Amino acid sequence: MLADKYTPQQIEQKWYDFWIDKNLFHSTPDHRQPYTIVIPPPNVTGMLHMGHMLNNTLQDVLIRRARMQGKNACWVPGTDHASIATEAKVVAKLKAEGIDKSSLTREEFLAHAWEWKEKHGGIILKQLRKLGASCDWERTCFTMDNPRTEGVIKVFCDLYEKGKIYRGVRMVNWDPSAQTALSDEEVVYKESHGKLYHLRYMIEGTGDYLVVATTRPETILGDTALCVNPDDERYKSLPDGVRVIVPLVGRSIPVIRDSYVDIGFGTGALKVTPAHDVNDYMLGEKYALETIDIFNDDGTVNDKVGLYAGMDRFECRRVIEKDLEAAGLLEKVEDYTNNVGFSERTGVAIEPKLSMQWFLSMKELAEPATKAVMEDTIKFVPAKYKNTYRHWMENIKDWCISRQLWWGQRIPAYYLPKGGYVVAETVEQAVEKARAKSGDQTLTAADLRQDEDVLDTWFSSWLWPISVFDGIRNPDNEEINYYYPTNDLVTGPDIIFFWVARMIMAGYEYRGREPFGNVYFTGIVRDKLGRKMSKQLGNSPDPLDLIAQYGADGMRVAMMLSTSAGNDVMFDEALCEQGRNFANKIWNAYRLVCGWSVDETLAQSDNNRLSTEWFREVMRRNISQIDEAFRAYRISEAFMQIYKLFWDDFSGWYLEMVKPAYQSPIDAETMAATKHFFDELLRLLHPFMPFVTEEIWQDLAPEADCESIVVARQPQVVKEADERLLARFDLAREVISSIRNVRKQKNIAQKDALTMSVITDENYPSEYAPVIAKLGNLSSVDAVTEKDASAAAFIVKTTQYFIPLGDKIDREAERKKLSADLEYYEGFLASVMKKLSNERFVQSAPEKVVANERAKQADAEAKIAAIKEQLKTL
RNA sequence: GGGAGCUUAGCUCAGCUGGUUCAGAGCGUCUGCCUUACAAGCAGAGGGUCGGGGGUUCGAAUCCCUCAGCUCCCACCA
Repeated sequence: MLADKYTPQQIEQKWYDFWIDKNLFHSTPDHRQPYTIVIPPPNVTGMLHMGHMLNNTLQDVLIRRARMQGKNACWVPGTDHASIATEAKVVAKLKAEGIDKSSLTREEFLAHAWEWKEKHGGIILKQLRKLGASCDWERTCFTMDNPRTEGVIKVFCDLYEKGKIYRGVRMVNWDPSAQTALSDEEVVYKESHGKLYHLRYMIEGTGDYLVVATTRPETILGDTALCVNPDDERYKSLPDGVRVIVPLVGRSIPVIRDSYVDIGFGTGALKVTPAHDVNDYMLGEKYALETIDIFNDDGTVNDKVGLYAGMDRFECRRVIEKDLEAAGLLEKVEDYTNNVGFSERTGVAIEPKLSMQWFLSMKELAEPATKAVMEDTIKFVPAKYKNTYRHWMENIKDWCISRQLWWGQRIPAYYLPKGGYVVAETVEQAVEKARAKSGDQTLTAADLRQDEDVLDTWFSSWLWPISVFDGIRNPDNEEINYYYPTNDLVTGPDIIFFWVARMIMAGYEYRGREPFGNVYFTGIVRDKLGRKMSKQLGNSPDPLDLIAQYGADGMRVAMMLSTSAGNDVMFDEALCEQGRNFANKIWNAYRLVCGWSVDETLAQSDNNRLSTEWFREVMRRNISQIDEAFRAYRISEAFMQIYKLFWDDFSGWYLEMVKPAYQSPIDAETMAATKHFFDELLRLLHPFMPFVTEEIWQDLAPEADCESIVVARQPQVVKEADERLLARFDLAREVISSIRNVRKQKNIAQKDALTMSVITDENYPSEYAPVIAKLGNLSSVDAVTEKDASAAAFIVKTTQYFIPLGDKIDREAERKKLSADLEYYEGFLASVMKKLSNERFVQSAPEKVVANERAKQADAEAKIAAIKEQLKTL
């Protein structure tokens, strides 16, 4: 027997422990059909936020439902080492302790980092348990644990052997704070307010000058040319080979002509700094210009030029402005807004910088991956992301995979003492290769120097669906063969390029097929004002607080109520309350049923037989609608279907229909049917609300053939719902509502019994008379042929009903109401007739539609006749 | 600059290839009820000319054009 009051705090932990104790979430390959999800691994040192709640609630709903469909459900959890984010956190922590990263060796730093990881790592996975996530915890992986790391190294070597990985000097996005290169995807562009400086470049040998507009005057230190458009009239008169003097620096540089320059921008003259601008770099390559790198790795000015050495780039900009002005070389300064790239992780402005990096060439990898999505081998939900995906894939650029960090997988390239390098999975193999390459058989590991860089985090996460089943190291093992490809991936569209696209590429490269069948994209969780949730705004509630307050079930319902695939989620705490209320509703419905005493000798009444027959059909109809919603990944719609089924049809109607009178018993057959319905409803609800359903189910079905609802079967439709029966009942339902309306209008309490008479016709649901009598609290229902002038009357479809009220009847009000109805139906009939008298409509509309209109006409005519008759009586 | 999408009730949204009174759902609001499962509840009610304009059609929330507003993605002109 359940407690009187629903308190999620008292039941949730108990059942999670029970599930773990019974090992219900663990999966091993067997004869059943597998259903697999790999979790998007959260940052190992991260904390749970609302986005995780949404994402993981959805995954849990999918996995629990699959498990209850008899599939071998496997949800693999894990965390991501998040190299740049984690390293930044460790650096900050050390700094707070007075330790500078640069004072540590790589080994010392890594020791600190691992210590940090052990301490804070995996908290987030513990938090997921509070949500009820049914992950197979025995399978927990980490992108930097040994099996995963070995896989990453193997893949690197393999791609290198295939010629897809190369090393080279390129213009990369440099993060001067983390002091590492970033991939294009890790740069976010933001509009920022700056200035446009107009600088004077003196023309060599004359007193004349050219004016150049730039947003970054400090980069003049690296200027190696000036560029104008060959079609620009203003500069046509400049002699060929003319040179100008870089302001302050005094260097003489050539003026080149290239159509790249936009005549309309600024003065039409562009300063070219090949070392610090992507486009300038391109010009530098084209015209073989000198490249002068003027910054240190930390964004301070180096001593190449001899000016401003050691000064920070932004400080330098301020100082140089003053110096230019003092030298009379600053024409003017105006306000200017432009887009500046910032590091996604550290937030500092990106410095385009030439450096030696490792790249993965993407074109070939992209081909099968593009095809898979475009041909729906991998289905995107919602499909609109297919376009985004294709556009990116068709314009894909090589992936800069090296990072100048320590926390991550170190690149397995080894440099030989006399130049050159080898790539090998282990040091031993590297020595062998080095000996072969150099011909020097005396080389040992000590002679080789391993590359200092580590790999981009995504270079390990792109293997995730394969590596969690050890499918990289052991490509033919039982697990990978069984679980791969996985079924559904649930993630945000913000990492479609970072992660989703690359997993698809890795899937085809290393398994020859797609890593998952469906990708469900969730939206961003926003507050109810539509603002993105963020720490700065303080508008992000702590999910654990919400769970403590409303229960995990309430929280999960809140997520289901606010989500639809791909759309942003407007989160409102009121939704948690709604979820909690729903759980309470379920709880109390069960308490009601529990309280009934069964009389084995009692025969089932007509009322109860009709009620159970009706609800059986309701279940059938709803189950197939729920199935349909799930198939289309309309998960919140599926939930809403169940929500209404339980609250309205089951609690509001069915239970009221079969509920015995106070302290009276119920017959055994109806009780059994009711419990059966309850059982099925709990199973339908369980994927969404695992805790409250388990609590009740354990009490309801102690003799069930399985030990937990977690592994009970989802109800299935074996027979189509009887739509005719359901339609007939709807008529009865409408009669009951009408009776309630009469009571309300006349202020008659439900407990005062009434009588009713009916002029029966084919739309009178006579079979449901007992139900109508019970819920309407009617002492009698009589079939009559004569109207009752002294009664409150109403019409359902075409049937006239009368409730005698003696002198309580207000004829004038009744007449008014009927007249209004009459007017409406006459208008309606007129519009139908207008259509039907339109020859073109009758000719061109499909037969079915025309027939429908005719049916509407007949209904309306019958209805109007009924109303007119009632009016006559008054 | 290029692309995608959105605009339906006070709020959040559903309405698939035009046709069942198609103008809906949940929440909120209003009214009446503490009726012995549940006031975290029950019974009712009100609420939108489907962003504006035009067109196609027998028929448009749904298809086309146009205007306005919003969002996102990509590129990045110094």
